[in-house]
Parts: sequence; structure tokens; C-alpha cells
Amino acid sequence: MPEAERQYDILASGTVQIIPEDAFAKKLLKSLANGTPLKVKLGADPTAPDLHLGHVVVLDKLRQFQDLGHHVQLLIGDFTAAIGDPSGRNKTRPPLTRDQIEANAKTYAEQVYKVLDKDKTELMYNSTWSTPLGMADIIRLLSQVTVAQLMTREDFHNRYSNNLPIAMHELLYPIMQGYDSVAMHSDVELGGTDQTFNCLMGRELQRQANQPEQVVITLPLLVGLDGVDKMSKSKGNYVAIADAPADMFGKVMSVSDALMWAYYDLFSGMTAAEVAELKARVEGGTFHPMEAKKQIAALIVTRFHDAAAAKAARDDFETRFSKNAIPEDLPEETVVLDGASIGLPALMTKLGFTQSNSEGVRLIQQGGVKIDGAAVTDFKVQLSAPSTFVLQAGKRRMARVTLNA
RNA sequence: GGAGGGAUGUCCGAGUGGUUAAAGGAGACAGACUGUAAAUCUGUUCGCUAUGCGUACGUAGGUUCGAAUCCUACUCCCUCCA
Repeated sequence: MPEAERQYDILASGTVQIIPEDAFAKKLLKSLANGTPLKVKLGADPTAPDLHLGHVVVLDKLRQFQDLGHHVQLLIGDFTAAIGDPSGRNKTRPPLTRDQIEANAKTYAEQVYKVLDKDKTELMYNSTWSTPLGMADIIRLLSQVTVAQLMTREDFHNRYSNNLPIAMHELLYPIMQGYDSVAMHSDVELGGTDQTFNCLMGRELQRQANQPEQVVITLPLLVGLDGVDKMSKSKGNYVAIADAPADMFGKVMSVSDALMWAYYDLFSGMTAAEVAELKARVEGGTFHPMEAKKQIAALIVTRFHDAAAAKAARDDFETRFSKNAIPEDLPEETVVLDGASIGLPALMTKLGFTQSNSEGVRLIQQGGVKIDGAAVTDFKVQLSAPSTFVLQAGKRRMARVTLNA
């Protein structure tokens, strides 16, 4: 009995909603009594190649289930990705090609084990059961859901009221996701709060299939680096778990002070009380917010890399941005010239610092380009080989460049 | 099936024959200030062998000295009626 309560407390912490709560408590009790682990589903559509911290919020919860002995079903939505989840969108999302989906699914499966225990994770693909469905099967499935039910979903409702298009396939999306739960016999489904409707559809379809209905647990959406939208690849406001330590550290440092606390809540591993105390110290002026941010940045880097990498990233950050100095371990670039010299804009383009020579010219005119620490003012300068120098374009792009003829 | 509306630069969005590489906004980048936070200010934001040249306003043609703006065809999108 205490064990079920203990598990409930752990699993309920940090969640937004558990639907329905009492059913979850009962399922836990029963699972422990029978020694049958709960089947916990998390679906991820391989719509983008990298997992980011937003995914980690939900994966962490999944990991907790795993550590408590439950059975994790990680669903790669290779079938649903071809439909395109319309959640929260006011626009139709273009379906992905088969190749993109496969490539993304592959990296997902790899990266996900930075959080989950691979040996305890059952990886599933919804194409397994969705692809074979025939028209008759699909129609039977569709007959279990009414238009009114679908239209209760806020974004559909809004789009419909505003005379914006809703494509038929978008309407099918929640149904197919719900069908996954039927096929997987899930006991619990996790998701971000934007997935609430889709997850509930699983309950509906399970009910109609005479299965026990899954419990839906939703987790907070992580706000991205811009402080506005939820973290997502398409917004470009994300920290990928595959990011290099320095990038990861720098990205977290760019989070606003206010938003930093959400990152503390989700990734520091500290209790709510500890975070609150730290926050109070910062607000009271006894602890510098930048230091607090450096700490959470370091914690995040440590988690996905290691402590040494976090230390190095922090040092690099401080020399580069606080002291405005040139870091020790610059990337080395060697460029072999066609002639005896090269124009600076052309060189920057060659190095990938800029997209075009014109962009380089502008950057130079704005005083953003330095050679060996000295700002370049003339964009027509020719750099001749052989030579070696440190080239900086803005504060982020820099390298030790060697020119060879 | 019928009627109507629309397609502009990364995005949103002005612009209905002539200094329009195209207003404005957002975003992004650079600089100042700083804590690469926020806020604020300034500048930039198609390309090139660059005081010039080339491309660009769905696609292909046409009218004109001159078109994003007019005409024709085509493609795509949306709305309404049935």
C-alpha cells in the first residue's frame, strides 16, 4: 500500500493533469498487487531529426516509470508522421516524405536512450499496425468517432469558426493516434499538454474496443529560447540533446532570467523548495542571476555530456563573452588558395561563416569582423598566403585560419 | 456544378503602369549599453569580379519607351452557394 502511494507521488510530481486521477491510483495498486507492470506509452512523430529539451521533459517522466519497474512503450509515429499532427497549429502541416521519416526515426531511436534505459524500452512503430489497415477497417474506426467530438478540440474549432481550412487527414490524426493505444493496449499515455485531446481519443477508442481505458498524463510544455513559443525544431528555439557542450551552454545562457526558472524546475534535479530558495536569493540580490543561469546551464551540459565538458563550456563561455577574449581551443581551419591571396568576404564564405560574399561585406562594414582581435574596416582587404591568424565574425563564429597557396 | 477572393523578399503584409531592390512589422545578424538575460538605441537584412551590373513580386507568354502593377493562358490555394 505505501508503495503504491510512493509511486503515485513520484509519478504525479511535475505533471499538469492526470486524467482521471483515481483511475491512475487504482491502476498502480492493481499493477503492484498482480506484479504486472503498467504499459506506458509515449508517442513521438519523427518530424524533425533531433530530440530537444522539450522532449526530455516527457522522457524524464517515462524514465521514472521505467525505474519503478513499469513497461515503457516508445512509439515512433512513422505512420502518423506521414499525416502530420495539426495540434496547436493554425496551418496545415505538410506531410513528410518516407525518406525523411525513416532518417528522423533512426536518430530519434538513438538519441532517446540518453534518457531512457534501452534494455527496458520497447520500441514500436505505428506503421506496423496502421499500414495494413484496409478501407473497411478505417471506416469502421471512423464510425466510432463523431464530428462533434472532433470539433471539441480547440484548434479545430477555431479554424472551423474562422473559415480556415481543415484537411480531412488532419481530422484523422487524433483517431490514428488513439488507435495506436488500442493496438498497444496501453495503460497510461504520456504527452505534452498539447496532446491532451489526442491522448483522450485513445481512451475513447479503447472503450469502444472493450479495453480498459488508458490514463492520460500530461506534462508542461517547455518554452523555448525565445521565451515565447514552445520549444520546437520548426521555431528554431531549441536546445538539442545532441548539441555540442559549448552550444548547449550558450543556448541556455541566452534564456531570459524569468524563463530560467522553468528550466530549473525541469532539469536541475532540485526539489521545488530548493529552486524556490535559490530564486528568492536571486530576487533578494544575494545571488547573481547570471551565476544562477550558469549553474543551470552547467547542469544541463553535465547531464547530456559530462562534468568536464560542462566546465570547459563554462570556461569557454567566460573567456569568449565575459572577458571578450579569444578562447584557447579554437577550431583550426586550413584553406588552400587558388591564387596568392583571397578577399576577406570570400574567405568567410568559404569557411561557412557567411552565406554569401555580400553578407560578409555587410558584416565587415558593421565592424563585426576581426583579424587577430583587430576590427577590419575595409572589406576589400586581401589576405595572402602563407599566413595564420584568428578570424572572428561576430562573437560566435571564430577560427584560427591558416592560408596556404 | 455556379459565383467570388487570392498567390509579393525568411515570415506577415503594403503597393494597381515610371527615382520600387519594392512601405511597414516580425524575425535574424552586427554595433553601443550589459550579465551574449531583459529593456533600450543604431545599423544591416537577393546575388556578383560592386559608386556599377545581374536577377526578383505563382508559371509561361503578350501590350508598352517603361509592368509587381494592364492583357492572355496555365498552376496552385481559399471562401461562399448548390
